[in-house]
Amino acid sequence: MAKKRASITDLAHQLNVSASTVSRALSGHRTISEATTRRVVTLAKALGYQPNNMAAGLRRGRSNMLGVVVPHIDGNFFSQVVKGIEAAASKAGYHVLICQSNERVAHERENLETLMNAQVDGILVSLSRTTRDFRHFEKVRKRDIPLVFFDRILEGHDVNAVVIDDRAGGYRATKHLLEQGYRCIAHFGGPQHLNIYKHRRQGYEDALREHGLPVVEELVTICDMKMEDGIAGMRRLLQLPKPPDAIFSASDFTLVGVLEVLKEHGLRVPEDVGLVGFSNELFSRLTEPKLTSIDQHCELMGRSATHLLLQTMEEQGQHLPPRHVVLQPNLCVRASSLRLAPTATARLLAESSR
Amino acid sequence: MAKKRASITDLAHQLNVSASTVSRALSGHRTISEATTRRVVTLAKALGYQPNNMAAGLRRGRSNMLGVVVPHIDGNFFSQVVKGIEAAASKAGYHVLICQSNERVAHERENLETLMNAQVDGILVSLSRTTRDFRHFEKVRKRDIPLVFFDRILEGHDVNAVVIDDRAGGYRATKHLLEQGYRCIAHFGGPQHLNIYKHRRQGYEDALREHGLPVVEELVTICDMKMEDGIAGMRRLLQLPKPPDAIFSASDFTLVGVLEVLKEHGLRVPEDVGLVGFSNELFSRLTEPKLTSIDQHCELMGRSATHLLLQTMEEQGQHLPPRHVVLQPNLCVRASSLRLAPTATARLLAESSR
DNA sequence: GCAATCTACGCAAACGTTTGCGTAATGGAG
DNA sequence: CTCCATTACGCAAACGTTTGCGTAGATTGC
Repeated sequence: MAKKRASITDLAHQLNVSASTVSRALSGHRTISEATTRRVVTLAKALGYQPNNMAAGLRRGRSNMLGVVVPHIDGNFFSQVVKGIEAAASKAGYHVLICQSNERVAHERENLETLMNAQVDGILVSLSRTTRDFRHFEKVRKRDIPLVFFDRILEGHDVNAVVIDDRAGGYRATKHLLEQGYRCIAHFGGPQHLNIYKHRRQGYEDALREHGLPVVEELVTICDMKMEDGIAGMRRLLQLPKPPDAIFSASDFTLVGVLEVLKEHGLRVPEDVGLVGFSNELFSRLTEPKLTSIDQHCELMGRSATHLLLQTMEEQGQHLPPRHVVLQPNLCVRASSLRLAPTATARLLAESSR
Repeated sequence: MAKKRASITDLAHQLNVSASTVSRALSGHRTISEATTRRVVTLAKALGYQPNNMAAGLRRGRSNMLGVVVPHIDGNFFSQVVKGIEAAASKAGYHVLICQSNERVAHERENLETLMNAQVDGILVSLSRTTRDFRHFEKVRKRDIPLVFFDRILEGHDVNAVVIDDRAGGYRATKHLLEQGYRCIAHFGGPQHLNIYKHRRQGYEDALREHGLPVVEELVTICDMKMEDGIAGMRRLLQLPKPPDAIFSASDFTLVGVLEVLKEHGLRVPEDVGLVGFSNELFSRLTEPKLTSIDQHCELMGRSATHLLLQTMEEQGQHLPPRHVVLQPNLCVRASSLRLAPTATARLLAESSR
């Protein structure tokens, strides 16, 4: 039955050395002679020795595991970020425990309990959409477990975080629409207590003001960024005395609903209405027409967040002030926002659609 | 800084009992008097005691962690399955370590190493598309680590597995097209060494034969199930002397490419060509028209696989013969395959699109 | 009143590593 | 030859929990 796994003491016995010597040899300690090290390493390989992580963890007081809490892993963004996290973590010798909050703060709280229970050495979090306060993070802080946020953070809290420059994203998206000749641009945004939605809106407003255009309240829809919200919101917009000729949405999902309503009403995209979304979801290349969107370098964000976390873990106890890492987003131009001359259109498409 | 976490011996000291008593009290042993148990539990709660998993794991020889290897977590299917796995595992007191193979057998091998290194108590695997043999699973078997496969398995190997009845899925999809009056039905399938693609194709052929229709070689395209494969494949099909009037694809992704080519050629869906896919991806509701697809009860599959794994773990050493759990898929009818009378169409849509 | 049975708890070993400290053996300096 | 530094390794404790076995004291049966 169950083959007994070779332990460090097994190796020690077979080589007539002590367990400590084997341990040190395996971790490349220089006080062990080259000859012994070689003997140890070759025998370890021969026996297929694998270190017992739990024993090591127990002794050293850490688990070599990182915890991740994300709203969900379906969709392009978070699964890509997770991929980046895993890559960076594994390179540093860490395993990753992933939890989904399903956009619910109650789940998020449970996830944190789970991770602390699993004795992770550090935690990465992207907040759920319904998280409005920090109470459940106090416990984490009290236990001095290093904590890094990414993408979604709460405004006005001093925390370590990796975010993208959402303001710049909103700005570029809106400016692109303006450059394409659209003048009455509506906005779909998410809960404004989350940094990402607030900043995307700010970018939108900044671009409008820069072009001498007013920010019209009725053109801004705050919602949950679902496809259904896009439907309802677009219906409302079409009933305005002067409906918008373009939409900048803080999520691609909303645009799918918007697109449906526009088709219902016989409005053409991009001729009658231009569309720009956010997140560059996979399906944004599948709609008709393809959606222009803001790309967020998801994998890079995962890697950056992990590096920041590892760094924070090293500086444990020094209690340095929290740091922010800010990444720049990319505008990914596709058909839904292009109504310039065909040649220019083709060129732009060729450049950025890949 | 770092608050010392209360240990079992801390509790023992404060209560003037032994560590063993505390341990037993916390795990609800009945040989401990009710009074002592109460005292222990209340103090534990007061001090915020959390058991040290690594110590317990070390002593008991297990980690309370399950490992999962999936091809990827983007896309609807696997992220849903993972959700089911996490739910079932957490209910049983296990944590879950997730690894992505990115459809590459080399990654898969590394993932297994990682998981064994992390000392998981059991492993759940869905094979990568490029996995053609079992060599890298031998190590897992030698270590007697319980192993359960789900969805994608290798044909002709006796393993524990949870799969769906892909033959039935392919059969129902094809039959549905036949019932809608389509008569020349093409098929897009994946690598035939994987059970899922082989069986889906078998179902397709069975349905054709049952209706007295021949299986035409040129109408079957074996590919990697990407959108691009759909494009290339559909182009080829349209050049046939008698192009198909319907497609059953073993993946929704391919259909997106197919749809694009059809539109290019001015062919209407479902009037000229009917489409049925597989997996019921999220985006299948976003295309124009919406895609009919086979739903696989992803979450249920995750839960079933976890239960089977836990069961296998309990029966360790008994070496019972491997078991298969087979789930029934659902046909999810949408516009892409409906060319019956409008009333019937509406009814069908209302029934299954939800 | 005494053996037998329970009840409720303690003792101590064990899980596999890591690590501070101690120490033989060697080498070189003086 | 003595002294000290260096090299290369061993000893033993510690991490926090679990668990087989042992045993006081209480209870029961006769």
